[in-house]
Amino acid sequence: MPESREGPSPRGLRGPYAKTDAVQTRILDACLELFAELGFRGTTMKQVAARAGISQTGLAHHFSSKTALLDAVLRRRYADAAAVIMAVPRREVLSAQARVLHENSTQPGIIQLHTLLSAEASSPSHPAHEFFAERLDSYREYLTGAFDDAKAEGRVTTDLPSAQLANLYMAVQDGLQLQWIYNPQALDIEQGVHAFLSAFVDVGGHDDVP
Amino acid sequence: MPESREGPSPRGLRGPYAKTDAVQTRILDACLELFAELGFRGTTMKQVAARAGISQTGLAHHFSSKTALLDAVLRRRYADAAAVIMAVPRREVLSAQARVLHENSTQPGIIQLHTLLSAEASSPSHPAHEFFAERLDSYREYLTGAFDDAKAEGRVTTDLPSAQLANLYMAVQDGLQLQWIYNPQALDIEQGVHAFLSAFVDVGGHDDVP
DNA sequence: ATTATCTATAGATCTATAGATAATGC
DNA sequence: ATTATCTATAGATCTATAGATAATGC
Repeated sequence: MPESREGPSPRGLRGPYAKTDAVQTRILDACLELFAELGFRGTTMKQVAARAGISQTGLAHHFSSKTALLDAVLRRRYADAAAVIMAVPRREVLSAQARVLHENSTQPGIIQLHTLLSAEASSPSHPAHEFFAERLDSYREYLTGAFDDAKAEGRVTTDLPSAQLANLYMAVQDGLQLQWIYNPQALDIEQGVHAFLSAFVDVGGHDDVP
Repeated sequence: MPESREGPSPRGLRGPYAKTDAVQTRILDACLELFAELGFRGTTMKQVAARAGISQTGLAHHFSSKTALLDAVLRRRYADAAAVIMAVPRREVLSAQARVLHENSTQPGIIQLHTLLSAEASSPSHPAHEFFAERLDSYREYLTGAFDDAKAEGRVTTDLPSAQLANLYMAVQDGLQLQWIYNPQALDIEQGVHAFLSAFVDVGGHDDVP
């Protein structure tokens, strides 16, 4: 199984060559672009191979199926995203979301990939369905905890339960991203998310005034 | 062009038979289900024909291409949706949205269709891109006007501009629908939309207390 | 010797069309 | 006579595999 390379040889095998990493990165970059534009179901292995500048069998050597590609793209993308979130101090997590989304909007395809795949994978027959279902659940749980923290500090200015605030906050993020794809000039994701949050939570002014 | 039948003969032609309407409805129902689950790009004419209980050439007789099917599905679906909205008194438009979404959630596939197609069509190469782009713009304009009205009546309890309120409101609607597809038990769309709106606008209690 | 990559090809699926048969309506 | 529908089929595309060649690393 070439697509799961965990360091070198388990039993005297040689392991991937030095170039392998670069080739697979090139493949996954191409794949991300295509998934972001055409979705998983709308993308073919032939297109991925062509955009990565490799033959179809060359592609199959590294990723034996389209599902293997999807797994790799999701793992790489959301591992990065989770690392960014975890690096933020707990108290600033809620307000940091807006900045993270803004950073995503500067990298081509990231927002499109998330928006299209999360919609496509809402069908239970989609290979990434479980991935996104679990991600939604854990994200809801995480945000609910963050709103609970803010309530404990007396920073929440509404009676809505934390779980509902979490759902609305996730909805605003996903919904604004969709609108932004259609018309990046019509709205500012970072500002919109911040405006929503400010209506319910006192987030302070720690990034404008020193 | 059989798929655009505007009444009878323009020049002595006979026009569609009595059964035609029922057959085309059956086809569009099957098509809606498939688009809702697999998206436009993930659906094939063969699948549509099979689910509608007709041969592929029988399908081609009524709808000459997949794009013609998409146009017909969108026209039928969103003509209904627009009619429902227009029937609501102007003052109650904002609060009526929640109820409309709830009604949609009782018809299988409607929410899935909207969520998946609007995400898929965010790519400019998608045949429904213009449709959804224009729908988003006109919906934003419409809601902005409704929020302006509410402001004029002194019912708005925030300083946010109406256009931003409109964007957030649309985002909440689309975002909650996505979450609802993944887990209908985890949230109540109607309640969530109402909770959001109540935080910014005094919508009164005209449907609970007589 | 192993990994990486290619060309060639087979089988399945999708799209599109030709041509024939059945049903409907004037 | 027109509309509706079918079977049959051709061409294109996608997936998957076999087998050969080239590059890399011990």
